[in-house]
Amino acid sequence: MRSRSRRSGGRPTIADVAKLAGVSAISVSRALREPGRVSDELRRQIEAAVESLGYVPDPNARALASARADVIGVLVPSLTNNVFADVVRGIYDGVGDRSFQIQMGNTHYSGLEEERLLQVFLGQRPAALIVSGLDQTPGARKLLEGAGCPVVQIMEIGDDPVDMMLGFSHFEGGRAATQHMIDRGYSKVGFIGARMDPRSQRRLAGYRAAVEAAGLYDPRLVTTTPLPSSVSLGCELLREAMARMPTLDAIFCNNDDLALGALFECHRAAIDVPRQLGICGFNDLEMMHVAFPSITTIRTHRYEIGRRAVTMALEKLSGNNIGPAVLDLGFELKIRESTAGPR
Amino acid sequence: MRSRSRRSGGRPTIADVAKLAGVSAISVSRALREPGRVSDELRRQIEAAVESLGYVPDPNARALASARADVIGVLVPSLTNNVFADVVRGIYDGVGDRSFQIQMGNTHYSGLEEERLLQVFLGQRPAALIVSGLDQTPGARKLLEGAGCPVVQIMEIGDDPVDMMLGFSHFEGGRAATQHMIDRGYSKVGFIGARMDPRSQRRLAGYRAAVEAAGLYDPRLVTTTPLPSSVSLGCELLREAMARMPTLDAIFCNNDDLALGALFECHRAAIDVPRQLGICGFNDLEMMHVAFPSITTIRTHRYEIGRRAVTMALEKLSGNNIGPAVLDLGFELKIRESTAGPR
DNA sequence: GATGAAGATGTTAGCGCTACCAAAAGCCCC
DNA sequence: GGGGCTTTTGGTAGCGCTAACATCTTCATC
Repeated sequence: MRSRSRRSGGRPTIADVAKLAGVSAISVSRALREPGRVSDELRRQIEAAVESLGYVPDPNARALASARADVIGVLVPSLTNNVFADVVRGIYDGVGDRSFQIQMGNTHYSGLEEERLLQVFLGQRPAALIVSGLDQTPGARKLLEGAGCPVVQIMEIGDDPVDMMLGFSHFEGGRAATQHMIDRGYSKVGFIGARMDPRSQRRLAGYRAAVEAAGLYDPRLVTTTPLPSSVSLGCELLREAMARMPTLDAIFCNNDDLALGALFECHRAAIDVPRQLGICGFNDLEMMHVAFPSITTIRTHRYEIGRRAVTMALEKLSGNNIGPAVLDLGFELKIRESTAGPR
Repeated sequence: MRSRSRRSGGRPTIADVAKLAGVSAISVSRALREPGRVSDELRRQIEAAVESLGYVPDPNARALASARADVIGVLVPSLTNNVFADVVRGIYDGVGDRSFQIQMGNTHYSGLEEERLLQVFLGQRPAALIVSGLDQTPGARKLLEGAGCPVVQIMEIGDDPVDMMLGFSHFEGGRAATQHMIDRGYSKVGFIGARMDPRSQRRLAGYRAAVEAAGLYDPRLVTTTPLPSSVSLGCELLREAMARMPTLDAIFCNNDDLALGALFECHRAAIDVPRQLGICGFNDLEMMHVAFPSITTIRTHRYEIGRRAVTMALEKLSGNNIGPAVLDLGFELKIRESTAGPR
């Protein structure tokens, strides 16, 4: 055998570092993982050796030996959706410069796909799992319960967390948005929604609760489609909603993409927003406050959800088990020009 | 020792499968990785055993033993940017159901951060690397050249690929957009740009080439900022550009976010688009064709770039080294209402 | 100064898998 | 029926690291 192993391509190993520093391999391992547990003297020697060899630990060998990978598995239903883009950014920032890797999986809004990905992820014994929503299949739920690592369900809150939950009430968000428009004097408040996933369904339920409480409910007010959401779909759905109910005077859009599409459609059809039609979105994407007119929406704390999901998981991992299992980050109704009230 | 190992948490290993199927471990390994190399008989037995035990191979052990992880490292400058969201989606789809994992890194437009992440990624001996742009630091370039795996530089093209390149010419894109507006009769064509990364610089260079060729260049036409791009920044930059050069009659926006902001600003300031001001964006985000007026832009094939980057890398990995090292996917000028011409 | 607790460092034995080589089995041809 | 070929299967020895335990040192306490 050559001085370097047959396969590693000449990269230095922990044994090389140990030899150079004149210590044992396990001391190098310890000095790198738990610097506080070795003497200053030893640590300095080892750091110098690491530096001079350009040693980088092999995460695979580490994971194999310790039966625990420094990987955080994340399952989101969509990578396209702006909403999840913010969550993902928060997750990356939450990790910061800790040496965890993010293992992202796209479930495409499918429970079965989620279950399959979970199986794959668990194969690596991740340090933590972050999953979206609370409507896992029974199989997925069982996998999560037996995962043996912190699990954070994000974006929603409910009574029955697998482990931890971090999000807000979509029902209340939908209700608050709708109630606001009713309070402003709109009386035919419609709903448009695309890709009616469970969270969208709950927003719709919140809408309906508000409209019914005001005695304004009419099934013709609701227009939905299973198609994925987009701005252009917002245009189409608004046309459809108006055709179905020409007296519509306000619309709660299931998300901001649809709201923006609705706004463009109004411009195109010369419908005065907010006099002829009030528009309210959901999520508060950055563009909403500069649109013309600016669009009322429910601000959700997506970045914060991502960031804190990681923090919570890592905290639990390190044993500081503080804080509640279910954390409601709430939402804010951002009132803007698009719901100033009917004529 | 118990029947199961001390640390694996009771999960079945390849040895368990081998015992159940009455074959050797190496045969199980082969049956799973290269089904064609074992007999049908053997494969069937092994598949049955895998199924009945619910065996999932340990990717870490596999990576350690084979000195090659089934990981594709991807470095993008931003996770927020819609542009990269599409690329990332393409990458995930390009992988499809092959058992590769995506290891994403966010360089935050920093060469040093890119170099650091590269170091970390190489620690895993990835199967392939996908990096953005062609302006790596010398250190990063050296790392890429010694990576020992396929490397794809995406989003841009140039003469000097590390290995493979896949993208389009930002210079030509900028020039085509600008030339189009000049051809339409606009004579004071400005430029607004945010976060002037190398690709933005090249679009600006393309803009400038077109404007200079037409004898229309004036330094007051160009407004840029190092701030990250956003829709609201588009509003501000347009205000600034108009203040600096009130006779401006068209604007090439470095990307679609800025273009949308510029459009909103025009609505707010009652500037007629396209009569008083022509607007052209870059990228063709989904909303551009439904905006009011619809916005002319340069369509770039971002999803396709992501998808094919993976395909190219995996093809090279499997030895079918076909196709050129540098592939230009081009762009399309999508002419819409916002550049119909001055009054 | 004996005692033992706490801290620092080392030795050993794998983690679960695959590269490498060897051996056995089947096949073709004369 | 034997030599050379390919195809199929298995044994062995690690990959680079860390858990568990062992050993050695230090130092407070009586």
